[in-house]
Amino acid sequence: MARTSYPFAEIEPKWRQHWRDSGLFRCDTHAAGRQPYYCLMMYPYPSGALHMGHVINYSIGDAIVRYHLMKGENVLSPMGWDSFGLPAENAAINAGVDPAAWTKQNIDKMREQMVRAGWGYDWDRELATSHPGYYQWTQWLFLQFYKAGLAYKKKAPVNWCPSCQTVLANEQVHDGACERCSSVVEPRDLEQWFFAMSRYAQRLLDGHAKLEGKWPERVIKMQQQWIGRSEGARLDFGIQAPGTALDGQTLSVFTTRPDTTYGVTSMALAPEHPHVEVLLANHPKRDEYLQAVRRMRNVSAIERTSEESEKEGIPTGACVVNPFDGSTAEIWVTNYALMEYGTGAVMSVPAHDQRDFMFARKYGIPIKVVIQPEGETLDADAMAEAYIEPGVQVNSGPFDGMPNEEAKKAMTEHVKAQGKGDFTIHYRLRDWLVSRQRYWGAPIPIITCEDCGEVPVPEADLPVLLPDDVDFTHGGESPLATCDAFVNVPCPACGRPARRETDTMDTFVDSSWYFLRYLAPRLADRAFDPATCNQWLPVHQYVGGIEHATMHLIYARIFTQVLHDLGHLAFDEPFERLFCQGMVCHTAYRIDDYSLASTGENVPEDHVTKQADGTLVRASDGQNVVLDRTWLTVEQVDTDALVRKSDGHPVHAEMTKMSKSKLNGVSPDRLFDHYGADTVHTYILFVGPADQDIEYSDQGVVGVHRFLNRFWDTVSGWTERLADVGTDVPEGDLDADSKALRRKAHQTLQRVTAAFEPPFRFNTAIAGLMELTSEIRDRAEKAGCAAAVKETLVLAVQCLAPFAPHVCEELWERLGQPTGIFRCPWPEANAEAARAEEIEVPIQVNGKLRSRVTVDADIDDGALEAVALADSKVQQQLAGKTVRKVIVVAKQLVNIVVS
RNA sequence: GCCAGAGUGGCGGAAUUGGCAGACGCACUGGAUUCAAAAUCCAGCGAGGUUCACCCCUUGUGCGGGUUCGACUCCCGCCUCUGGCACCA
Repeated sequence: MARTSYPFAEIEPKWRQHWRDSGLFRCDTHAAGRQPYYCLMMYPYPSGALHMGHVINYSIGDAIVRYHLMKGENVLSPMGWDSFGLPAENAAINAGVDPAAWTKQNIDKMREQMVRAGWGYDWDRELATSHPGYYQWTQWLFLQFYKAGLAYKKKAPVNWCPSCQTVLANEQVHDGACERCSSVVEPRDLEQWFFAMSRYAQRLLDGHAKLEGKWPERVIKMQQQWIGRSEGARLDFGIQAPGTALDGQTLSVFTTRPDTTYGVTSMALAPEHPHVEVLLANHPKRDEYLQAVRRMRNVSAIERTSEESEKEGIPTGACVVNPFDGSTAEIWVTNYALMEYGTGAVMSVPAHDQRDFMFARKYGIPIKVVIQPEGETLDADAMAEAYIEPGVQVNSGPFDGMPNEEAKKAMTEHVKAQGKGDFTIHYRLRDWLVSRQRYWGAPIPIITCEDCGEVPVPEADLPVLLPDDVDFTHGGESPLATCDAFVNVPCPACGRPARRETDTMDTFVDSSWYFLRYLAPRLADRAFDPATCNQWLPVHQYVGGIEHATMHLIYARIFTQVLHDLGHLAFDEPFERLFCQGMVCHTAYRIDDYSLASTGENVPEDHVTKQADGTLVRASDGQNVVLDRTWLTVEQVDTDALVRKSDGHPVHAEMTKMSKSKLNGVSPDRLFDHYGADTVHTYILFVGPADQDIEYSDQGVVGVHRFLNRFWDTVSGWTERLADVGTDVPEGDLDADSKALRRKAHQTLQRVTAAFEPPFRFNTAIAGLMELTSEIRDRAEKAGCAAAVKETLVLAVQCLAPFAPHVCEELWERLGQPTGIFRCPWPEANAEAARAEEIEVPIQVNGKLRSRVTVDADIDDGALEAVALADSKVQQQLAGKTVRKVIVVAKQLVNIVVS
């Protein structure tokens, strides 16, 4: 660290105070004349401590905000808190503190950190989603969805921990076990609320057209994949199940390969499929099979996230009838068919689908070839794998000889004409499960009455307040269910005793509309003001982490589209431009301890092997081994020897995203204390392109700090001497140094201005400012024109201001400039001053650099060629050779081809 | 497995998208300043060679091919890493 720093500890608080007092970031959304610019940064979860990820996110946003202020726009830069969620509840359970108090304390702590970091926000607009004044409107929005038929209730499985007697979030389940007590998690069906978001699948895909070029391409790609549109056909198979209610009924399947239908030799049902129990009802092995099905359901729910598991099936004895040729195929219950995709039934074509092929080989199901590569004959018995390439139809009745791509269409038309199927499109996107069996969230505003059924809470009765006297430590399906005063209410319709919904909403609901609330955060009678929203939205620039590419950014888009369709908003995409900063990675240290599952005996790491199914065993005897992983802080580790300091235990190092659980987070506090906010902002933007992941290191931070010191010294060295000098450079000839200074200053201005257009290459803009500073130190003393020096200094300070606002504001004042740097207009580059007079052009002979010539910047190609050929070093190279061709790239390069 | 993105000095990264590879910064080395150190300033810094003083030459952007007067950049085939998705019918 530099010992003699510029006095950041004095000037930073001074200017923060000044900005606050003068309302620099206070936005009057109704102010006329200035162009609105809404810059939104993803609001944080109030964990109580800033980390480097926040620092990147908010430093990018801050630079953009300040730049647009300087462009004279009416800038809205709000900040708030995503303050509902699990950690508050965990703190309550573990430490016995009130979630509301815990949250408020964290918010206060983080707000103070953010203010000290120097980021500019309109704090008058601060909001917190856990505040009743906010969640009242989250509830109101739920009711709008409900009234529009977009919110509905159905049974869905949750992760149930039998030992904690509570519902777990997915993130609380590790390898199928409860993170707290390690008992095996069971699926349990509960009635839960859903938003019918799959109806918006196509709208979401179509909306991408508007975002093209303005959102990162990878985010659009990820969303497309998430929505997962696939085109295919619905086929209706008849059911042959004598003695059951299903006999003679139809079973619909979705397939992308209708061309293979003649090759169907079995049918796979998801274990959750409602037909399963009916079909097995009369089976001789009924009990045994149903038990196996139940096991599948359990296993599949748990293993859904795990690697490949073995494909298993149970034959039901019942059959389906092929809609084309009337042939029959047995119905199996399989662990690989998913109830939530398609219809929960998959037609199995082993000859042309690899998964079906493996399943058929395992259970001896026939394989029937219906597509062949042209000029070849496939033998079903000899096949080693499924044939999935295009080909020609065989064994397909009237469709024989047709190319299979054509047959897809023709065969679907055939079943359509017979009323046994149709063209369909399926989406992977599922409806959004919004119920959470949690306390710390917005209560779902529905009351259930025995007589009236589901009754929405009247809007006048909102908010449904969270009770503050809930004991949620003893588990149960929903903490609110234990609070009688909350649950028991009169029915709003008939007045008789009824029960409140006790689930709360997913916190993604809160964040799906917060950008609307910022426009009028204290509005008491409405969620948002449509007129102001229509004027200010879509958000001009949204800045946030790539990790929200699918969930949050899809939910916010759906909310906007729904509110548009319901007539509340004129626009249907919330974020015009999106910028995603990369993730911040850092070395994490861990210790892996292995022990025998049976006895707990310790097993050395190199005696453990991983089996194909992912389970760990001791290599010598195949006994199951469990892994106990402990994360360590850097302080606990000897990072050179990679051992734990306390006992020499070997340690693994890995580079991963900073996170609380891996203890590899770096707090920015120390950096702010040592170097000041300006250094931290500038450094984090200087290390690399902002959209790339970075491996965090503060190795280079001293370099940026040195630069700001040098900048400070350089500019302050001139302030007195130039006190009475203006920036108007007189017409006519300037001396070389003055000219060179101006040139560099205007070139840098062009470079910095360009950096504020996507994709925001701030790192090179800052490098340019470093170059400009060196130029000033080299030439300013020698320059003959004081106005040129002053102009250069003024431009340099303005260009650096979005990155290092406090220093620049101070230097701006010392240079005698008016009113505050962020209220003065962003300068316009003078193209004439930026123009180079002479340029250096490289000369190649046969593509190899042989010489360089310095020529007039306006030189034409012919003259440049002549100069190049006349050059003495070139002449040496040309001796005894014939010039075949001369390539001149205007003002850039000459290449002489010889032989 | 599929889909993205990336691979450039000891390190983070530049290169107007086909035209001087290594801007800017870190680290390192030498020098100035100092009683000495820190800080600061100046200079050097991909590798190899040479008559190491000036020049100059060869080579070099993950690997192997190709297109081109010219390739970090475009095409074909591989390798590695990061991220996303994954019994998706």
